Formats: sequence, structure tokens, C-alpha cells
Amino acid sequence: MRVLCVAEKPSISKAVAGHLSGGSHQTHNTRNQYIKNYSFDFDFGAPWGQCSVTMTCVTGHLTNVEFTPEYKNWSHPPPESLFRAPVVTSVHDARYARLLVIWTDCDREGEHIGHEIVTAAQAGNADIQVKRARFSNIERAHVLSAARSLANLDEKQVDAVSTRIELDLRIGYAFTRFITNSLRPLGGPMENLTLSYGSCQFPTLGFVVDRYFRVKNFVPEPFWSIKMMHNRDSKKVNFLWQRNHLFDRMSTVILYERCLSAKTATVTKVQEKPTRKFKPLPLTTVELQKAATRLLRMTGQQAMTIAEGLYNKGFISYPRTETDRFDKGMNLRALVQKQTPDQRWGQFSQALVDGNFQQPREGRHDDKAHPPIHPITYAAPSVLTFDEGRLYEYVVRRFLACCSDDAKGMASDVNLEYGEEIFSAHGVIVLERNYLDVFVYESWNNSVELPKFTVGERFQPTEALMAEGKTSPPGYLTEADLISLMDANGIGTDATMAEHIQKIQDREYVATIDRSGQASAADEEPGNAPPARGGRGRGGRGGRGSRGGRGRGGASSAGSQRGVQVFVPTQLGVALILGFDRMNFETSLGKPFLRKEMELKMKAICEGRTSKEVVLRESIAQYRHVFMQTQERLDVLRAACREFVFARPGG
DNA sequence: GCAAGGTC
Repeated sequence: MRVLCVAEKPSISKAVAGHLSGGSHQTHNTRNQYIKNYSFDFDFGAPWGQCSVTMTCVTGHLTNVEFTPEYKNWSHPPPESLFRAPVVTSVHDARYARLLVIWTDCDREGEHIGHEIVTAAQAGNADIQVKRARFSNIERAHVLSAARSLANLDEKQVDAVSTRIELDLRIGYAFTRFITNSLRPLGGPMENLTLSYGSCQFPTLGFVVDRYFRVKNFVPEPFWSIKMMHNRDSKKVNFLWQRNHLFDRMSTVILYERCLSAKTATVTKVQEKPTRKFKPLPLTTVELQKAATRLLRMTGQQAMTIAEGLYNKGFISYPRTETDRFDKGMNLRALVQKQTPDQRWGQFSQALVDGNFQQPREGRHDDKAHPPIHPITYAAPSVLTFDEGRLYEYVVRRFLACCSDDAKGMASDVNLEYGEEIFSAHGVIVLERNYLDVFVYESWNNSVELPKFTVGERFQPTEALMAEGKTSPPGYLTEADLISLMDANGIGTDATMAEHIQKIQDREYVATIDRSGQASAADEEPGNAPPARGGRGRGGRGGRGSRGGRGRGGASSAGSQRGVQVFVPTQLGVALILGFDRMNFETSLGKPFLRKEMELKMKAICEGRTSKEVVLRESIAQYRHVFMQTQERLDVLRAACREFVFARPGG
């Protein structure tokens, strides 16, 4: 029997073909330069038996939903008609075989891509039987077992995804056309802009605007505290007041005076106990991007482009994953072994191989489609570009850290009673560095060794002062902060978060500024990074030409001194978010709730609690209502644009 | 000219 197997991407196709054929397959080039076909024989077990197999793949989604040509004009029929206009799915050609086996990723989008493949195949062969391989990694035994216990496509997941696709299309196009059409007549800088709305880009913008106002509207509050220090054995010990600080000066004065009149402090507790600093979790896409923006000073998009390159050259595993636990069956030791030739971490790897190896921690996320990001083969520095080298280094060091032991130390805690107040000091001595030796991005150097104290002893503190401070504003969002917020609120996916962030920059809704360049000296209270100056003024979007699209890339490969970038909204970004906020009271387009709701509804479809038809009907009605409201109260949005985009500095 | 999601 002839069987056609279709994977979601070339890497899976190659791996599955290799396992099923035992390496003895024929390879054929196709019209697509990225796709190869493999042919071999394989026994799928009952009821299929020995089959003649062709293994191929697609490259992601096969189809796209579109409006029909009569809806291509931005004004007629009017944008609100897009909520009910017909949408069509464009389909491509098919092949012939008796059985079609879908090997797309076993996640929601993979299920939908599988459905697209089935539709395309059925167009050429209406009677083709369809099965789906269920697999969560591409280890040999697992793939063989998946091939011999074929299942069916999950229509519910397919429906959930096609619901999302249709809603995003209608909502995105309708609002984009409407706000672009209706704000352009304001003229000036608005004249030539495309003002897009999307269920992910707007909440992303919302986060930036929200933080901007929290910084801008921040009112510092004075507080008072008691600082106590004691010198012993030529060590300076700072004791922390258990109340931390109070917002009332008089109360603090009274408590402070009670301390002073007590003269001596009494040691009430001395405790020593083993402590550890946990090694990192296996690496996900979100964490890779956060690390790359924070430690390597790349943008999320640069990091993803570089990671894709490393993946396509076979150096690292698939870079788009939510999974932070390794499958039990994976041979991690063999992967560690491959890193032993390196000058920088070869010795450390060898020590792991020789007995220091520890199974990685297991996080709580599993996308059931990909393992955590890890090195596949060793790449010598000479075969990589500068940035590839730095990102590869991070992936490898992170992986080796995962396969090491936690750092170990001894913690000591000393509590004192002074007057009626309680103070405490905390110290740590690092005993075994373990993973810290290879994971150079972390340290445990805040460890302090405390001198000896004994319970019940009394002493007169070297210094006890009353100190005044004030609360400090939060900083503007870094890219890592923004990614964290998107992740926590379900905005975008591992593969698209960086694109949304780029999109709102291309649209001139937000811009980045250099935090360190703007920082005032650290005259603020401890803890928070100093805030960037608010002086971006009305000129926030003055640099139309200078932004030049994606031009940010060049600098970092030169190893420039680019500081940590932070995001601030432009006046346009502020106008859009505030404008929508002021128009719609119950459904806010600038907040993440709508997207979260869509996510919940997709989940409900997957679990059979509702259907595609019901969700489409409800959601279209809901968004259409918001749309009509926006039309009615357009003056509010326009006023916001006039207020922010056209206002002069100080005017 | 518009969305978000795959992937190359």
C-alpha cells in the first residue's frame, strides 16, 4: 500500500524518515529548495502492514484566509462589513496515495496544519484515508511507536485554531481600515501612517503605555527607617530592621529612641543551615529571548534570527519551544560529551561525563511538540559569527548548568532585640559552586560571612541611625519585562512575540531609548534601577527617518556599547491607547483581557464545552459592538490624537 | 496598505 507522510517542517520529516527506514531511504529533491522527499518501506502494523512510504513536509501553514476581492477597498463596503463578509481559504494542490499520515507538531497549530494538509490531499484524492501520528519528541523508539499506533486528527483543536484565525482577520482588518481612514484626515504626521490594530499588537502597546504612566504619575513618598551596624572581628554587619521602613516620621522617632535608651541589643536567635542556589531550568524561547536582551544586548528578534540560523545549521535544537523539562528518555550525557572539545567549557563537560552529571530540573511547561532548547553538535568558535557565537555559548552554558548540581552553601541568620525592635542579619558562605562554574551569567557574590554571635549575648551596636528615604518609581519596560508581561498574559506565542514588539515599533507606536545613557546617578533608594529621564518630550516620534525600520541590528554585531534599551510610547501610541480607553468602558481594546478571553474560548472548543460556531457568533457580535461604539465616539479618539500628537511642548 | 499563526 502507498502511504504519504507529511511533517510540519523539514527537520521532523528528515528525523522521522531516518527512524522509520532505519537509515535506508532514498532522497529526492522537490521544487521547493527547502523540502526533500524520502521514500522507503515501513511496516505500520495492523491494519496497514508493509507499506511503500513517501515522507515529505510542509513549511508551516499551507493556507491563508482572505476576504473576497469585492472587499479589497478600504472604504466601500465600509470596514464594519468585514465582520460578516465571506472569508475564503486558499488551498493548494495534492498527491495520490491510499493513506495519508500527518506528522505535524502535536500542538494546536500543528493540528490545524494537519487539517490543511488533509484538505489539500483530498482535493486530489477524495477517498484517501487519513491518520495522525502522535509524538512528543523525535527519539527513535518514540517515533517508531507513534508510527505503529496511528490516531486521528483532533477536529476540536482544528476548530479552535480556525476560529482564532477568522476572528483575527475580521477584527484586525476592520479596525485597521477604520482607524487609518478616520484619523488620516487629521493631517500632519497622521497623513501617511498606517494605523493598525491587532489582538496582540494593541495589548503589547498597552503594556508600554501603562508603564509609562506609572512612571510619569509616580509620586515619591518619604519614609523613615532605623539602620543598625555592628563591627566584630573586623567584619561590618548590617542588621535589617524587621519593619523595613515606616511612612510616619514620629512613630519612627519614638521607636528609634526606645532602641537608644535600651543601650544594648540582645541576640535572640542564631541559626546555621545548609542552603542552595538552584541551577536554571531547561531553556524555553521566552527565556532565551529574555536572556539575550538582558545579557547579550540583542533584541528579541535578533536573538530569534540567530537561533534559527544555528538550528538550520544543526548546532542547536528547534528554537521555538515552551517546554522547560527534558523527556526522561533523552540521552543528555551524550550531548554533554559533545561539548568536551571546547576550550572554555570542555573541562567542565568532561567532569560531568565523568560522574558529576545530574538530571536537569523539571519545569511545569510542556508544549508536547518540542524539547527545551539545547545544543545538538559542537560548534567551534571559528565556524560561527560573533553573535552566533555568543548565543550558542549561552545555549551551551545553560544546558551544561542544567546538567550540573545546584550551588551549595551555608546560611546563617542572626536575630536581635534592640529596645522593642527586632533586627536581623543574613549571611551565606558558598561551599560548592557547581553549576556556577559554567553558568557565568549568575553569581552568588552577595554572600557575606557573618562573625560569630551567641544566643543570649548582649552588646552595644557600633552604629544605630535613623535614616530617611523616599520610594522610587519603577523603570520603563525593558524588552525582557515586555516579553514577561506578554508571556504572563498569553499575548502572542513563542514564535511571534518578538514580531509583535517589532511591529509596534514599525508602526511608530513605541520607541526605545537607552536606559544607561539617560540614567541619573544612583541617588535613589536601593532596589530599583534608576528611571530614565522623562524628557523624551513631544519629540518622541520626531525621528521618522532615523528609525529606518529594522536598522537596530547593525550596532550589536560590532559589539557596541549599546546600553539596556527601554520602551516608551510615542505620542501616537499614547493617543491610541488613551483614546480607546476613553471611548469604551466595558471592553478595552488596549488591555490584554480580550486576548485572554479568546485563549479561554479556544480552550473551551478543544475541551468540547463550546463550538466554533458559537464562539464565532458571540465574539463577532462582541467586537462588532465595540466597533460600532468606536464609530459613534470617534470624536473622543480624534480628540486624544489632537491632545497628544499635535500638542506642542509646554503648550 | 490591514491580523496572527506556522516556517525557510
